[in-house]
Order: sequence, then C-alpha cells, then structure tokens
Amino acid sequence: MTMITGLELSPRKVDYLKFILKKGRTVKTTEISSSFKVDPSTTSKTLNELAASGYLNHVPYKGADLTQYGEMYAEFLIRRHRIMSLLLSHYGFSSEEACEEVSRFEAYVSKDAVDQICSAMGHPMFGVCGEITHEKCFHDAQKHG
Amino acid sequence: MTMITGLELSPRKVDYLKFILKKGRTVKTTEISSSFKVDPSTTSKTLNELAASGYLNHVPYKGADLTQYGEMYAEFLIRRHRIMSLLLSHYGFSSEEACEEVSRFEAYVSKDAVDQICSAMGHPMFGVCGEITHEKCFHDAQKHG
DNA sequence: TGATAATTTGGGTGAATACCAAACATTGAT
DNA sequence: ATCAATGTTTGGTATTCACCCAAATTATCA
Repeated sequence: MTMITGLELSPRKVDYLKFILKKGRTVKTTEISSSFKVDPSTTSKTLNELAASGYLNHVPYKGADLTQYGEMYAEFLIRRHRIMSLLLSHYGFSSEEACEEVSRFEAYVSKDAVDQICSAMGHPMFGVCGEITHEKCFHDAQKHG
Repeated sequence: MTMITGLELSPRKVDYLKFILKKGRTVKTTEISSSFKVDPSTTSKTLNELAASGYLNHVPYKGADLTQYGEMYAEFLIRRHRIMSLLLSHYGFSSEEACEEVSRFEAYVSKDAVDQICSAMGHPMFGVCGEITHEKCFHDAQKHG
C-alpha cells in the first residue's frame, strides 16, 4: 500500500512516463530523446533513474516499458493532465492552449487536488485531449514494491 | 517596454517578492529567512540576485525594498496567486487548501493564462485571500530598466 | 562478420536551493 | 564612545534536475 501525492516525479520524468504509457509498448531511448529533442545520453540516464525508482523496466540497449506500478502511476499522470486541461478549457482556452499551459505546471499539482477537481466536475469521461479514466488511477491506496 | 511571461522567476523568488510587497516596506534579511525557515545566508544571496535583476534595491545590512518594476511585477504575482486560488475555490477547495495548492505551482503559470482566466471570471475584485487589483498588473506592456 | 547505427558511460556544466563557518557591520548598553 | 551582542554577508560546499559531449559498448543487418 503506497499513497501517492502526485508530487513524486520531476517534470521531465512525468513527460517520459506519459510518453511511454501513450505508446503502449516498449520504447527505445531514441524515440524519447528525439521526441523531446534532448541528447540520447540524457534520456538514457533519466530512464535509469525511473527504473531504479520502480516505474519501469529498462533493459540496456533494448528499451524501457512500464512496470505495473509505473503503469498505474502514468495513468494518474495522464488523468491529471486531462483534468487540468479540461479545467482550463472551461475558461476559454483552446485544447492546444490548455495542454500547453498545463504541461508547464502539472508536475506540481497534487493528486488530492486532482481528485477534488475531478469530483467537482462530476468525473468527466472526456477531456480536451482524450478519454479520462477513473478506475486504475489510485483513487484509493495502491500496492507498490 | 518589457513584456512579461510570468515565468521569469523561480518559486523561491516569487515567494520573496510577494512577501516584500505584502509587507509594504523595506524588509530585513532575517524577516524573510525566519518566515521561510531557511538560513539567513540563503536569503541574503537570493536577495542579491533579485536586486541584480532589477526587482529590488538591496542595501547591505539594511534591508531590501521593491523597485518600481519589482512592485509592478509583485502585483502581478499576487494577482496570479489570488486568481488561481479563487479558481480552485470554485472546485470545492477551502481558502487554505486553495492557497496551499496554488503555492506549489503558481510560478509555472503564465501571465497569458492568468489574464485569460481573469477575463473568463469577469475580472473578480476579491479572491479567497485578499483583494484582486487589475490596474497595475502588466495588463499591457510596461517599461522596465 | 564487420560496418553502421543505437545506446550507455564518464565527465562536465549551469540553475536553483540549501547549509555551515567565518568575516563583517550595526546597535545598544554601559 | 566603545565594545559586546546581534544581524548580515561571503566563501565554500552539497544536492537535485536537466542537459551536453566524447568515448566505449552493444546490436543489427548487409
């Protein structure tokens, strides 16, 4: 049982986990590094850190994929992004504006806040950039490690 | 004429400028360091950096106060904090919860986003933690330096 | 199987934030 | 007016995050 605050990961790591979950498969270092326009060595190191923290399995020279915990965590990350983007869209932001703005600060929004907003919104099923799932997102405590 | 993005300052520097503006007078290093529970030497250095960037005047051993530019900037910072807190309060957050949550991510919310939200809210005059002013907040370009 | 491409490692950098110890300035009490 | 106590700054060091380059390593395919 591990409670999450939503503040465990740095912005870049949040980006990586969301990216890998969206791919839905093992990803190569270069896919990530080219996507985020950073040096592959930078990505390689960050992937190692995420693996060391239990979010993913990183087989050197092969690629990385989410652990069960990493997958649940990444689902929270996607949900957070979508809830916050949907929120901004209610204040006149276009989908693109909302996504872009949220990307800047989402890593610092707690899970409690997301749950609160989600609930106040009536647990919406669709955001401005995809479906919002509510099941596997740490609504309650989850096992870890 | 300097446009601001709202992303110029790190979280700590945002804290300091808001603190000094709220005091409304010259503040001593120790007031800040004790308030944020950091070593005075840390505060002293940050104050120097803010002074070097033109946000405040720092007279060694005497204290720091906002420059004209720093004051306008800090007014934007306070306005951002209040607009974002008010926004969260609309989703069931108490004043305290809203302030606390916003404090974590406000440094990463752009001025354009704040203006958009402010406008969508009808330029509210009162937030959950104080009056919201709309005049001296870089609604348009401002002189600097 | 050997060249090419992908990846990792090792070594650095800079920004942000923090601490400690020592030097220095200010102030207040005698 | 002086000096001790207090407040402040400087210099040095550390950590985390995020990034780069060059060199070594592994994988792959022709």
